[in-house]
Amino acid sequence: MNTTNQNLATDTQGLRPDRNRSLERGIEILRAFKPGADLLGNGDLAERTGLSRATVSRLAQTLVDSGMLMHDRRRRAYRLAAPILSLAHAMRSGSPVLQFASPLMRKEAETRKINVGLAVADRSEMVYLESVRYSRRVSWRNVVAGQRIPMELTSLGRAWLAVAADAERHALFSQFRLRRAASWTDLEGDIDAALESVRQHGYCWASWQPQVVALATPLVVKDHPTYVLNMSVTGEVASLEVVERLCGPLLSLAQRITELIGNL
Amino acid sequence: MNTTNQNLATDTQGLRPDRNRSLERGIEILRAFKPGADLLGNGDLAERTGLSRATVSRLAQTLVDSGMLMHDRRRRAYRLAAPILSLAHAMRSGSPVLQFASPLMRKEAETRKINVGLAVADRSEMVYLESVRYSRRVSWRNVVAGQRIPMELTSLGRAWLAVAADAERHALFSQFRLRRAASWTDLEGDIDAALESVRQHGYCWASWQPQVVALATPLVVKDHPTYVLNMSVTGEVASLEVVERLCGPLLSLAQRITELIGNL
DNA sequence: CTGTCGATTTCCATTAGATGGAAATTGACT
DNA sequence: AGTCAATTTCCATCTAATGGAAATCGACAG
Repeated sequence: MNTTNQNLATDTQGLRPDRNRSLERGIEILRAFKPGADLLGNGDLAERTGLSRATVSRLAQTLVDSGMLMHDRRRRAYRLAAPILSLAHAMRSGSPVLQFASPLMRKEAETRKINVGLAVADRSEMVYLESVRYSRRVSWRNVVAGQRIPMELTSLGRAWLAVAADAERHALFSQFRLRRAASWTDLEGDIDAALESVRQHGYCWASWQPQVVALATPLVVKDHPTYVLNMSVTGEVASLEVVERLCGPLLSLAQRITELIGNL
Repeated sequence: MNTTNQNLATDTQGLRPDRNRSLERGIEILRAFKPGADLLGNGDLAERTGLSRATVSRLAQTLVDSGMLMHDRRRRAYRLAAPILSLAHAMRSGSPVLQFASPLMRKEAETRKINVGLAVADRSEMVYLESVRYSRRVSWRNVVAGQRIPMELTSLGRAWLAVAADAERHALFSQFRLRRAASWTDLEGDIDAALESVRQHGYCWASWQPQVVALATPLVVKDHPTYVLNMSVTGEVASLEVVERLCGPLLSLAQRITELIGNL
């Protein structure tokens, strides 16, 4: 009859066809929880997600009913609940990449007495899918799978940036520029050098945490997300020496895993 | 002015105040993924969740945009994505119970050369928060945290049922009766015996998996969910002997953890 | 035991946007 | 190229999500 609002979303901005706003917001609430922010009240959540307090109250309620959050009544705040672990368990046990990469990584870690990690990008951070730590100690207290590390400071992140789509890389750079305003000039130089290194030699290295030297290389396979493989050592050693020693093995393991991903 | 529909939800059934339906449904989609069902298309999801295909398509889309799912275009299906692992990581590193119970469990497992586990209930299954396997082998391939096991068949589940609210226990029994129609008569006897054992002695035992004997005891603390602690051994050993040997240590460790939970 | 204060939850009118059936599209297989 | 199953998009309908304001709750002080 009338000029039906053909696409309500379009006029706001070039917004994607239909996504579900409530679900999106609910997920953002879950994402607000991270190490160091494990106990969040409605107020905190509203602040962190930018949602109204009323909305947060209802969505959080729903997440509790669905089992994803638990409410700590004494502290008037929420925590992530156990079923989250089930999802992670399902994710890991169903990931073919993890299934075959894990043993290869473990073997390499043991042979060379190094740490070997595999990660993917999520927003402006990298997420470890697996990280095999070589260590005499019962270091598996740090269950690193799922750990998030900054993209702009690490070899892992920079290796990913090097092969990211231009648009995405530029968008991320804008974020970094804001976050690291103070040190941006130096940082940008470091990042550019790393990207160049990836393009020329296939890998880059960085020493983000003190005493740790890490190399990383991106794994690009058509129709798959870009994975990043890294190797690192902890200790006194000289960076260049480590890089010399590990770049060969890194690229070679990367090659093998890339092929395996290729055959799905 | 008019008789405003004071509570639209109420007339459908005694439905909870406001929960968000879209979010609820989105979470159900995530929950449809489990070991053995790791690659699900819109069709599978629609079937498993009871949602219309159009709705599933949109919600799944949203979950992809939010990073919780990835789309495998070649197989026209979804998988759980890496950020799920981040949530799990945040959950574990933020759980005070896990933080102090883990070392105690580990110590006990090593001292007595047994497996020690801690779980909570989720719907009609138990979810391991942690399970310390005593084993010479690198058995940590089976990352058991997050693993789900049936409630009605296991010592863990029965220990939980023994202290559950009557209404909840009855509701679950109805489900079991349907699922296990064939073997229900025998099963109900076993369960009742286990519940009685928990009430009398504080623990119960079962041998759900062949060659494994497990004991479990519930940890009830006011204002906290009920946790369940278990100990188990694998091998040839006679059940009763194992039970004799482990019931003391089990109850004593349970006691210690209960106190720690009590002081939050 | 009662009063104050900050935070959370509920209420309510508004209307955005979620929904399901049907049509269109996609892509795999013959 | 042609068929078929599955997925995505379209569209009118109208459910149910939203934010502001008021009510409620809980902790702490007097």
